[in-house]
Amino acid sequence: MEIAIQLPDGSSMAVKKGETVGDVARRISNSLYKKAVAGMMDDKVVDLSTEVVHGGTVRILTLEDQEGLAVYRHSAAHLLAQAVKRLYPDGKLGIGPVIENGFYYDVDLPQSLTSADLPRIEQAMERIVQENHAIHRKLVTKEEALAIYEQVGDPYKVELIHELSADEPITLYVQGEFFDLCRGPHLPRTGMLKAFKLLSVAGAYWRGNTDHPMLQRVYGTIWPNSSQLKEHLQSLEEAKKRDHRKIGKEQELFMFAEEAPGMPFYLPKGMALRQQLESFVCRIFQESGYQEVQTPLMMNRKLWEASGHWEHYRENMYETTVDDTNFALKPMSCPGHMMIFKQKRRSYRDLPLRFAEFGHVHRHEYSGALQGLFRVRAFTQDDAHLFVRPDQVKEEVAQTMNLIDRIYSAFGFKWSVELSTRPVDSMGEENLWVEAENALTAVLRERGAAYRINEGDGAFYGPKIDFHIRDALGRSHQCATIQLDFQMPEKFDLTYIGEDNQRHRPIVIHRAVMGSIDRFLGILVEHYGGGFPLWLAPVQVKVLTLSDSDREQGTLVVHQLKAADIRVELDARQEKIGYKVREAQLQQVPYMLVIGKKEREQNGVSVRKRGIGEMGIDSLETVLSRIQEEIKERR
RNA sequence: GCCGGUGUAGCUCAACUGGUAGAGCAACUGACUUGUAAUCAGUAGGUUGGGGGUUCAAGUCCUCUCGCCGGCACCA
Repeated sequence: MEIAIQLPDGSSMAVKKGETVGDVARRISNSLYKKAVAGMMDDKVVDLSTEVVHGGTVRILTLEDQEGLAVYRHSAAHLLAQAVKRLYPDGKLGIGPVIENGFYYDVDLPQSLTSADLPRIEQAMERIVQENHAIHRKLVTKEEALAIYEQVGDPYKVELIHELSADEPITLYVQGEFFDLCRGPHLPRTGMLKAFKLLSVAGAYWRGNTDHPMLQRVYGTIWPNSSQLKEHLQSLEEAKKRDHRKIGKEQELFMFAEEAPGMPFYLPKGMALRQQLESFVCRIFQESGYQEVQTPLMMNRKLWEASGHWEHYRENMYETTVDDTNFALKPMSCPGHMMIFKQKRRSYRDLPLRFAEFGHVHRHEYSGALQGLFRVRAFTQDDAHLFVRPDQVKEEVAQTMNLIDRIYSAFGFKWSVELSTRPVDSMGEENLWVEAENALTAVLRERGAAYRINEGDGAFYGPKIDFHIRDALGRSHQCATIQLDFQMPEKFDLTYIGEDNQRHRPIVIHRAVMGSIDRFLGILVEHYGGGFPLWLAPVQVKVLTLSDSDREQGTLVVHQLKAADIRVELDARQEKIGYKVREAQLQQVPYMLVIGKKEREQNGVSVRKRGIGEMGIDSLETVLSRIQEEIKERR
């Protein structure tokens, strides 16, 4: 009996009973068969050894397919587990999934691993690859699976099996002496695994739960060939070179100190950069109808009780007692803005009201969570609250999305959005939540924006849209957020007088564009690798003199540039020009202006531009206007 | 917070199984007066993150603690 299947190119093939997906590959072509790692029957990824039992589409997966690469990486996780088992026979296995660019395996060992142990594990992995074991799929019953793992003494697997439903097939994948509970699919042989490297070990709670024991997670990466592996390792190196903590130190942008863990100190250059950033967005906020305000850093505990922060956010708040009164440092600016709204009676004609604040907030993050400027305990939010009538929600959310887009595109960031819905620990009526979630969904739909949904990831007071930007290295960062809030107006009893002369409840929209300015700055450092565009550069121009006799002229040029609001430094040290150039180059200063005898005689400056090199002599006026043009256009 | 690693001069790093801290760069001084990614010479600089302990002797071993790094968990 023959079964007719469809191939991706539209043709059909007659398959005999008992033939496998691998056989299909072989019949298509020998070269495809050699590259095949798994197959796809209809929408399901399957082993090459899977028999074709019914019609439908069959596609052969190679390492060029995302699904094929995932199978390959999953098999690499098993390879890792087998190697660990060989070296540490008493080890217990947790889980070993595929992740972006690689895989990991969680193991429970009597001793702890360090990165020094990784080469040994890698060697054991190599050996297993060379042994080229066939990888078999073995179907077992739940009872059999339990019996096997109870006998081996692997409590984690036993726990997993218990949770599997009895009617779903349970499979083990066997390679040589090793087997693992796994849904699969996998490669046909261990010999097909190439170009891998173990990267790190770290602790990880069993199933992500802090009440569970902590296992050791070994991370690895694997690629179809060694050049792709090399490329990936190089991009990890590149990321390390661009680390904002490293560049921040080298360029003297900011620092941290033991006396204030997680709280950045801005050095003069970092502050210059930050001011540029702030004034850039501040201008746009003003143009967009925002009014800037400022609210106190520290307020009475009663206010935080009223806002709900005391109940929902207290463990992250810094508290203090002054004159027998409890105060807390603000972790957010919203309550202060609510008070400003209440400062006087508001009319429906006043809405929307948009209050913006670069609010310095403190949040007590876990010590282990701190990470340079990316995760800090004190930071400035570019926070704003829009007080709107119900009929204005959609328009305001849409406007805010435009605003965010305008700011992000100045840095060349592409963005995507996620909609986060009601979390477990939330405040307010169910119907208000539904209404709010529907409003946000409607805006996203009307805009035609593709978005992902994060179930239960909203703020405690309302659902939100989060924006993710992609930096120059392709990494994603969550920055902007738009959050609807029906609770805060209730808590603070906010009202406006409507057309009908009755009191109405406004809706609050919380929004941030950069989110944390500090973190955004860190992202920019890595995005640009420290080579900031001229308009942002802490030092825009460095004037370099050739000898002592040029000092006077150098000083004059610096004054003229300063008068034109250019951030300029003079290097008139008694050093060779090559030395000065090198230093400015390492600092990634956009423009160097060299002044020597020749330039003085011609009443000009020699221009050296970052990324281009020497550009010859020009008059200062010409150079300055070029620089000003470049700043204006934010190139 | 948890697991592991780590902390030596301003920076980057060295110091074999415990034997009493060193280099380059930076800084300072002097010479050189320089033509586009490092001129030469000299000087100074450290209770080895902090406390306690073991030892004849601790940067090195133990312990507590703080910071940092990698993850996990957390993340309004």
